[in-house]
Amino acid sequence: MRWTQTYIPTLRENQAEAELISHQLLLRAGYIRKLAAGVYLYLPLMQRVIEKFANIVREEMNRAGALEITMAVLCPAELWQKSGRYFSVGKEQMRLKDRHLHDMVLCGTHEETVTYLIRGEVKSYRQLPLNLYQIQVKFRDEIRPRFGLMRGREFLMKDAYTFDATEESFERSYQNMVDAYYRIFRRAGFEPVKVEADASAMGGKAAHEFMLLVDTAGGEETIVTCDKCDYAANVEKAAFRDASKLSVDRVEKPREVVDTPGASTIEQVTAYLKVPATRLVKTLLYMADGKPVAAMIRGDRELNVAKLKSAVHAVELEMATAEQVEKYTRAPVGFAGPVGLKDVPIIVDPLVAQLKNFIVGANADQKHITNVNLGRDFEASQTADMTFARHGDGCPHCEGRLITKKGIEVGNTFMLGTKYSDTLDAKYLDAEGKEQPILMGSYGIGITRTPQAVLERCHDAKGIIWPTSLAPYLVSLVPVNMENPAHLEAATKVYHDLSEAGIEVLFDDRQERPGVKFNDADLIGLPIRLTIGDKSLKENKIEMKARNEERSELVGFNEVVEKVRGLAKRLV
RNA sequence: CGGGGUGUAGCGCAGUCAGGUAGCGCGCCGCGUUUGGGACGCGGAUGUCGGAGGUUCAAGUCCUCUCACCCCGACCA
Repeated sequence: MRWTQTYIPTLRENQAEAELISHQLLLRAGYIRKLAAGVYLYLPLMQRVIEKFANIVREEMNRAGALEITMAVLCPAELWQKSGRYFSVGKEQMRLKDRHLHDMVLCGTHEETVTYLIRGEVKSYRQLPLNLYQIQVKFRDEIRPRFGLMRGREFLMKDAYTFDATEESFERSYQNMVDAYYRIFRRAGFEPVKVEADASAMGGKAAHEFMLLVDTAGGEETIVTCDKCDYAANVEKAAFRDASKLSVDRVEKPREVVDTPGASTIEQVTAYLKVPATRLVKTLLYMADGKPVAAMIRGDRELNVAKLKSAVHAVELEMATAEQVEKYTRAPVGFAGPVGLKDVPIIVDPLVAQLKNFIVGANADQKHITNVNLGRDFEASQTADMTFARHGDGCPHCEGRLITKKGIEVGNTFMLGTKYSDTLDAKYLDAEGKEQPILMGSYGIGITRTPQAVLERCHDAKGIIWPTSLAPYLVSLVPVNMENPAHLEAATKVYHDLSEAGIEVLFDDRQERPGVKFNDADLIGLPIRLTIGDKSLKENKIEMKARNEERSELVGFNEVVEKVRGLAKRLV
């Protein structure tokens, strides 16, 4: 492609709106433009990157036995009402009415549609397993779109759905997709980290996420990994072993109400009573689907709302307002406690259950109670892990320690089980002629997010450095001076030779000074640059340089195709 | 949704406090010189100052309302 025949509007300065390096680069290098918050336009270079990545995904999905289809973006609201998600997904869903005033949905995922598709058609165990996928635009009205393609309201996604008759078959289908995901992300130039994830949002029994690890602001997800074994989980899901060596009292002491004037936070109470935070227990009030619950966690720990939500099986969970706290505890915020708390189920964290003689709020203004004990002073309705794992906590599976890291979620896999086949009535007949719900899995990959995520790592001060598999073209061909007939003639010949050989070349045929061309070439980040100027022409050669290497090499006109191929292979 | 901020030429910004001819840099167009890391000279084009209403002789500037966008927090590929 000739530069003058395509559209690559590079900018000399960063656009003010972009915070993240990868987002800045895509804007400045002329890959994307913004239309509205979280809505982007893909320019010719981006279009090619998307096609490159989508084709990798397509090849690996096909290899895994998945069948490509295309489902509609529009969906009658009725289907989502049936599955129940019309109400649980809420405002994140883009909704509209058609001309007949029928409620419609712009899909952000396709479990409902795909279940509709196979329901009634797949009736026998003989038709299973089945694996369907599509690569298509998705709509999610995110609370806060940000970081360019990382969190858009309209984006491209590969979504796959598996259907199985037996648990064993389901496990195989799931593992098959996991294997495909590793192949896909490795081909895209990075080693993904697979972590356990919270499955409750999708209503399944298990889930994993694939992360690209970064140490920049783009790492929206926190994950923990074990320094000894292969345990890895999203921090929302991560289990842990409390490794702090606390001395626990042997004898229960009589409880005592104490005045704690002006002390409502953990810091204030520990300072006032001169005790460590591990002796304090926070009682936090939440509203789970409109009903109050009290979560009791040790003073040094943070509540993990995702864990609490799944412990109480809530669809909606939010922190109680100050008014609600006062209504249930009859005390201002900061003094809630379990003793005498009525009509509110109490969930106790296992780390609290181990304690003796701990300190809690007294449900009275400016007062706490010391030497409180579970069983003697109050009853728990449930015990559940509700806190975040922290850096340095023990691994739940071995003697190792947990390490926290930042990552970008580029893919996920969900074991849905029968949630959608139950609600949307997708059943098959087994060998005995008995009707059974189909076991389903769903599997996503962010097609527009992943290339940007890769850029969080693949860049330097001058611009993008694409892995060859995602680069929009392999070669930047730069004649130093378009008005020098020798340069032009040599460049044109190389352009034709490479093109004939099937190598993708971007020929910078602009009437620009060399500095501009070199800077733009570095900015857009093609893996290989061929420069044609007096320096090399006087030896009748071409200068070949990898974008991510300093040194360059002179190659002859007859060997340029072979040399470019060789370098590309080395770069991978 | 809560908190903070910004809307002035394609991009980056000044001008707003203190009302009085709408500016700067880059980019863009023309001519000439230049050509191995974002050239130089001369000439030129480009604005509903986010929108609506109001105050005023006069509004980019003051007031009211409104829209959009960005950043930080509230469970997301």
